[in-house]
Amino acid sequence: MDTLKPRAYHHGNLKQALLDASLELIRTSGPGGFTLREVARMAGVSHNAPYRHFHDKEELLAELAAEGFRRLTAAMVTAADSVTVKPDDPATSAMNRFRSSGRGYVEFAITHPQHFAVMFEASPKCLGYPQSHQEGERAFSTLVGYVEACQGHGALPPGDPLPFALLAWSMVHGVAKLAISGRLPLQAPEGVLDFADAATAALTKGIASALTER
Amino acid sequence: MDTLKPRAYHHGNLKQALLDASLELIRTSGPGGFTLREVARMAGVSHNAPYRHFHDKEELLAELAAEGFRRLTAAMVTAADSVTVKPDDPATSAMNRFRSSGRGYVEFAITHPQHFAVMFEASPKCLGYPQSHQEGERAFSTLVGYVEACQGHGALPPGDPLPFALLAWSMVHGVAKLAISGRLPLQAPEGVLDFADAATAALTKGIASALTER
DNA sequence: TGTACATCAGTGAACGCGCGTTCACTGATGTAC
DNA sequence: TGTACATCAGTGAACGCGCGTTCACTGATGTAC
Repeated sequence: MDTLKPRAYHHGNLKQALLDASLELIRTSGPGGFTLREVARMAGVSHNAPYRHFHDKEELLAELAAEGFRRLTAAMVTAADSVTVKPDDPATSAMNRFRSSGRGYVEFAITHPQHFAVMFEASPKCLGYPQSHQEGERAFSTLVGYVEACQGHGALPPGDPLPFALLAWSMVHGVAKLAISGRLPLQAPEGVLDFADAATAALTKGIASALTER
Repeated sequence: MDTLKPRAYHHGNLKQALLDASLELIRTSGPGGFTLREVARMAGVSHNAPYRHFHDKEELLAELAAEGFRRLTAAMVTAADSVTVKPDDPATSAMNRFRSSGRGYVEFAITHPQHFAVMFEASPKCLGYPQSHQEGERAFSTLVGYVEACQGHGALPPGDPLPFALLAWSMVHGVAKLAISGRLPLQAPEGVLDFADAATAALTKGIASALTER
């Protein structure tokens, strides 16, 4: 049995094991409770084995954040792709995909609050690490893409998609943050996801209203 | 000259001085960098003088959070009251007050990010302290009040005001959080406040749309 | 196929540090008489 | 007005602790010949 073998001297996949253990630690102790030594302990290695894989504590957190943004993007895309497209109504389809990506954002946040915390609460130094910054940009571009699709089909007003994307991001980010901190009197996850749907629906109606107003 | 007198043995107002110093410390070092000893140092007292005024570190943070919610409520009320009321259009007036309170929320957050951080990021234990929890509830009730005023004048659909208030809170909270973390490509504070106005305008249009839809 | 050796990935001791909290204390203040 | 004394609000030493990081090291691995 593999599991009874004394752990090989060379771990084989220590880097990912450390990242996984970090997430687990942050889940139980919060981002402030994260320490390199405890992570090493959880992974069953000596307290400075991590230095073989990360230059220092900050770099581990930055890689964790980058991984988080990658998964966030995937969650948004998956949610958007789950929408049943109506070939005869591309405008509604595009809008539903846009809204659903917001639901995916919130779903990722409330099912992986520890990852979300690293991405948005960890020390601002993380912004300086290219890998995490870049993955963050990629996540945002994905959102902008859904906005542009809506605009292309006349579901949202034409022009710069950036303000619309920022509004949508703020909306779902607020829902996610409040839900994670337990301040929404809703049952997670169903209640929160329904609420997220209501939020994106209300906001998109609001920003689309310029289309019908005059 | 008072300032040259050797500091009196009895400080006189050490409690508030410690709270002020804590804010300053959190502003420069983040909530994670907050330590009781450093706060005492900044206030010019020995490292355990704070124990005369707070049972422990958590209690100081909880009092800080309570003070923050008190100021947040005041900021929302002030912003709402700054709206010029049109006596012949109570519905629009109520709606403008509602929206303006959201602007006040964001303004407080971006001008006092350190306070905002304590209120929403500090260890969840703070939720257990009655004073901070209660002040948080009071802030939310204020928001609910503005929603009810809108409903009373037919500016928002009738019914339970809670969902509307939660949507509005999520919206401005998201704007505030993203702005504070420097992720909105906008110039603070003017750009952010304009954006906050756009956000509340879009959201309220969206939730009011049920009024005209059928 | 066997072996010498470079390289890799871990270990364990030690460093200096600052933390939260407790303890016994002391100087300042205010009040009863 | 003066004084004894309780109380309040600080001080300074000490505790045990865990942290991040560095150092010299050693066991495991893989490759050239």
